[in-house]
Amino acid sequence: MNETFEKLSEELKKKNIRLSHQRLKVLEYMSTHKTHPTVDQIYHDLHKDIPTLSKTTIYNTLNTLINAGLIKSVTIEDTEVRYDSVTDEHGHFKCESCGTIFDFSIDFNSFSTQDLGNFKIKNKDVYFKGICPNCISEQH
Amino acid sequence: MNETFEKLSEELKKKNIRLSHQRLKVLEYMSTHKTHPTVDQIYHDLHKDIPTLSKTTIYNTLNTLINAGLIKSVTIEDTEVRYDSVTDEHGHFKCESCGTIFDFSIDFNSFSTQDLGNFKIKNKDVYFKGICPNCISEQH
DNA sequence: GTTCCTGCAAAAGCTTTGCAGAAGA
DNA sequence: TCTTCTGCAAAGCTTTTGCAGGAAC
Repeated sequence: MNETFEKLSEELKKKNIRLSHQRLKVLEYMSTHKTHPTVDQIYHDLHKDIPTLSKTTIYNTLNTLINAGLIKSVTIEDTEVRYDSVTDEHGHFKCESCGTIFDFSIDFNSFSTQDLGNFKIKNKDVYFKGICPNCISEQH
Repeated sequence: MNETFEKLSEELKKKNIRLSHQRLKVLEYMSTHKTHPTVDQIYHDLHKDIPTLSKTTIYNTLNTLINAGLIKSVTIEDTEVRYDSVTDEHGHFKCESCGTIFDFSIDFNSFSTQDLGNFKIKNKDVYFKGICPNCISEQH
């Protein structure tokens, strides 16, 4: 239980989404694990606490939360979808060595996007890939 | 047949990849359709010319071209993979209304990314979503 | 008591794999 | 001739759907 979790629970109540045990656990997981987990990772971890939990419920819950605007899906690699709590604008960096995804702050207004003068931009995503400092130092 | 297509054919020869009829057609398609097509779109269009063409061959060919570094895969929406000829660095804008993907030039050096000082960055992708000028004017 | 949610099983959709015949070099 | 490619069929995965029982309100 933390501030973010309670904030998210409040949001669910506002939107008339029922606070089931499973949903609260997924929400708690998302608010305490800022690791951009995959469905598999969420399932693996929560299954220990709730043996009857099914992946279907996780898919349902994540889609519900996406529709409610509480989380976002993130696709950097083509083969895996990850999920992210909605926070401030940030970029994603995926380490090709250990697979970890790091957030970094980014000033979206610093882009030079003169080509898009007549476009209505609703969403900006920045994805970087490379090697993180931990893996760089391990290679020495 | 255009300059880009011939350049790409040359690249294949250099890498000892055989110039089969199907591969040349896929290459030609990629070099003349800068629309970031999906596998389905490529299949649909080329099937008219080559009725025996299979999706397996398109998958094989695209993977061969990716390994050769001649094209890239692009994932903006979670549910569809698209393919892009390798060109200069550019951002991708997807129109939520008509689905078209537009390229726009972007100065990757203009990012303020002070958080990533110790990261080795190999790859930068920028994905925007919104409404394109054509669809904006149709809404009036 | 009603409504909505869970979770099993099955379906659906996309991509990869195995392999025999065909085509390229 | 020898190697590699094509394309069918089947397998493999992830995600969605249908639905009966159960939980939330």
